[in-house]
Amino acid sequence: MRLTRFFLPVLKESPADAHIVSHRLMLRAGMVKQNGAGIYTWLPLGLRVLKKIEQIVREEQARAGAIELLMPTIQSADLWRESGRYDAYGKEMLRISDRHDRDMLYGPTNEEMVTDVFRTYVKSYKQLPLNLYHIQWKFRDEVRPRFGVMRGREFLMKDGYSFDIDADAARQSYYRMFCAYLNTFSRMGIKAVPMRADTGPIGGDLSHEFIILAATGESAVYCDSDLVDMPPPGSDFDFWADLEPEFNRRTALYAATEEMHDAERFERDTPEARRLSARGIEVGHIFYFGDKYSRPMNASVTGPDGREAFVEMGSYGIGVSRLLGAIIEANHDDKGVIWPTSVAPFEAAVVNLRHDDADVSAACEAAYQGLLRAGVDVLYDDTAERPGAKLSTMELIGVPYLIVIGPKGLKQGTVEFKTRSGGVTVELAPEVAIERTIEALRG
RNA sequence: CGGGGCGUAGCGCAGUCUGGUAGCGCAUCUGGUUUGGGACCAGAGGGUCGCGUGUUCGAAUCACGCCGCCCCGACCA
Repeated sequence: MRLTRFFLPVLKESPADAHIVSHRLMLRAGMVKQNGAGIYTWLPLGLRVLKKIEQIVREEQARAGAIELLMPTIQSADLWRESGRYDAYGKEMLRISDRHDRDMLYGPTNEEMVTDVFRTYVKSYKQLPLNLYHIQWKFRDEVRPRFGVMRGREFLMKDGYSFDIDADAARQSYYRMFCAYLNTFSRMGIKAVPMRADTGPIGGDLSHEFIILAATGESAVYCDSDLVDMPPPGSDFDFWADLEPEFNRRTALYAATEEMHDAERFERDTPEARRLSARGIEVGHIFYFGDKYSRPMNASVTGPDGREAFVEMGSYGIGVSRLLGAIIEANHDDKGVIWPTSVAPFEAAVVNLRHDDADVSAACEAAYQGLLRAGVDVLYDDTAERPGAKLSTMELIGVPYLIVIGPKGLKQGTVEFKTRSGGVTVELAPEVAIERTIEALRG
């Protein structure tokens, strides 16, 4: 992408309303524009990150056997009356009516709707286990939206729903998602710690929140520090083995959110040196809730014994749009964002320090084309800005790898290779810098 | 939903107390000089002062009402 052909409205000054670092950087980097309390337009740069996060979620869901569909944002109140939640869900739910005065709502979640899909088509245990998910916009009319996209009213969420013949199978489905989530967040370059959580209005008796530790986190969390650096299951993990031992191993150490915190147990189970109390951002939440929806909504299948049974369900959420903010909270410095390469809006950039110098421009063009040919998602800054402004912008938007080309270096036959995460700034021959970039990305 | 604050050019702000017809920095546009860390000079454009009602000869400024946004607390992916 040539910067002269892109839309990147960066701000030199911080909008006054942005108080936390991720919100400020997202506005300054031209990723989002606020349209109202908790409602945002996703500008091209922010949308790129959003799409990359979505893609990682899709790949990891697929690996764990979940199937993508897409349900609507607007739902009929009828389904919610069936489950009893139309009245139970408070003012958080945006209720609207259509021209015929029918009660509708903008979905805050999709248990009812997916249960309706399920009961329409699935009649036999042979079609189980089944896990259906979608990545769709939700609306929750929060009393007080804040923290930019981390606590918006409109937000993009991956929500998945598992269906199983009995409780044992349902727990295996829960464990599969538990492991899939660890892999998912790990690929995004963040350390998410699963913590025992309150089940809230969704209900159920088994629930974990996936928490990123960050100073600006919304809630207090307590865990064994050994959990933070526990490696994820990994890409060759067998999701179809019995996952109970794996789950038990990963939940043996203490980890709880504020609501579930038991100070006595924490002190008893965790050596003092490993007792970590911190702030956390919730980026995922999984629940097992049995037949809470299948029973009132009459979603049942015939089992091997010929008897009908209500299907056992669980639900699994990932705050996709919230992750943008959370990742930035965990990856930034005073100059801007430091994207993990897996979610960076651009993996690398070529910076032309003298756009009106033929030799410099030719070298930039060669580097740009070279990276494109290698399949690198590369931004080429071919604008007439001054060097300082260009470099500051690249740091602000957090491009992981830069090839900086100017007349001085070029006369010596070198260009500059810089990494955003710090450390590396070296003078290299142009071809070497290109190779080095590709190697860093594709390793 | 309780408490507090703010709304003036795209962004950041001054002007409001003490009423006299709107200003600064950045950004934008034109011309020129510049160009390895957010350039300089000269010129230019851009404002229903959140909305409404009222007071007044006169309202960004005073009064009342409304709307919007932010912050702190109680609640949530």
